[in-house]
Amino acid sequence: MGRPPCCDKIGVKKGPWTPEEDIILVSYIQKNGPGNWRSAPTNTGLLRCSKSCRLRWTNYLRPGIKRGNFTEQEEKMIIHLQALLGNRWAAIASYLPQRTDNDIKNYWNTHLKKKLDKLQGNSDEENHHHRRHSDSKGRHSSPSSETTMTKGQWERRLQTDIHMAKQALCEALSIDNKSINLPDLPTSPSTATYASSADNIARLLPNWMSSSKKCSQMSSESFETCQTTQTQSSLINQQFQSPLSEGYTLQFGSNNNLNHNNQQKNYCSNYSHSDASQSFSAETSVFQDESKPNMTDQMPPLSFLEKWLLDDAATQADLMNLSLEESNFF
DNA sequence: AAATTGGGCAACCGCCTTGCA
DNA sequence: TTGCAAGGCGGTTGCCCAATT
Repeated sequence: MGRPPCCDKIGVKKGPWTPEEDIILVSYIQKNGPGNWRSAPTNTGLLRCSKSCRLRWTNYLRPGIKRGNFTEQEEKMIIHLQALLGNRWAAIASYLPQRTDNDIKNYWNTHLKKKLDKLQGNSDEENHHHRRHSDSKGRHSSPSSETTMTKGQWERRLQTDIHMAKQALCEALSIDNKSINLPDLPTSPSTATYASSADNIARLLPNWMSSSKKCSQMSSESFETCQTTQTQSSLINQQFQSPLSEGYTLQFGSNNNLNHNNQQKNYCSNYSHSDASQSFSAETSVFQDESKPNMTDQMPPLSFLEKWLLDDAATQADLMNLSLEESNFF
C-alpha cells in the first residue's frame, strides 16, 4: 500500500515536455525560484505534476547542465565513483556538477556497465557477483543498511569494498598518470559547454521539432513556420543569449556532439522568439546562484574514507602497471 | 522497401527521507 | 512523538530511431 500519488492522475499530462511548457516553467522559477514544486503546476497552469516539474528542471532546464558525450575523464570518474559509492547516482553526480544523476545513471547502464563487463568478463566471479549485487540493490547496498549482517561480516564486506574501490581508482589513475580525475574545467570560453536554462531549451528544440512533425496537433499559432537548418538554431541562440552564456561557446548549432544528426533535420518553429528572449533576459542572473557552480570552488569535500582511498591509491599509482588503456578499455 | 531488433534516453513510478505542525 | 506533505532518489518503462535482416 503505497501513498497516494503526489497529484491527481486525472488531467495530468505525461510524456515529453514541449518548449512552451519549458518556457512557462522556467519563467515561473525565474520569478519564484526553484522549490515549492507543489504550487508550480497550479500557479503556472501547467498540466504536470509537481514531481514532473521538478524533474524537468533538475535534469534539463537548470542552468549549468552539460549534455552530450561524456569525456574520458568523466568516464573514469564515474567508474571510480561507482566502485566507491555503488549506485548512488546522486552522490556520484555531486562530483560531476555538470551532469545530472539521471544522465550518469543512463550512461552507466547503457555504456559503462557493458564496457566493464566486456573488460572483466566473467573470470572474476567474486567481483562479478559483487557488482551485480551492488547494481540490483542500489542504495540498499551500503554497509549501514546491511542490517542482517553480523559486525564481522560487515567489516569483511567493507574491506572488500575498500579493496575494490582502491583497485578501481588505481586503474583509473594508471590511464593517464594524473593524480586525480577531476572533471574537466571550462578552461577557456571556447571550449566550455556550460549552458543556461535558455540554452538548454534552445538546445532541445531541434530534437523536439524533428519529432513534432508527428505532433501535427501542435498549436498552429505557436509553431507555424517550418524551416530548415542551423541558421535558425543560431538565431534562437542569439535570442537566448544570456549573461552566463555570453562568455562561453554555445553548443547549440555549433560543432557539438549533442545534436548528432538532428542538426541536419528539418524542424519547425516560431517559438515566439521575442517573448522568449524577454522571458529569459534576466533569467540566468537569477539562476546563477542556484546553478551548479564552478568546479574548482564546488568540488565537494571528500569524506575521510575517500580521501584516504585517494591518497593511498595515488601513492600506489606509480607502482602499478595496470593500464586500462593498454587493455583497450577505452 | 518493409519488418524486426536493439540501443539510447527522457520520463514516470514508487519507496525513502526530511521537515514541519 | 506522531503523522502528513513534499522533496529526493534509484529503478524501470516506453518511445524513438538507427541498424540489420
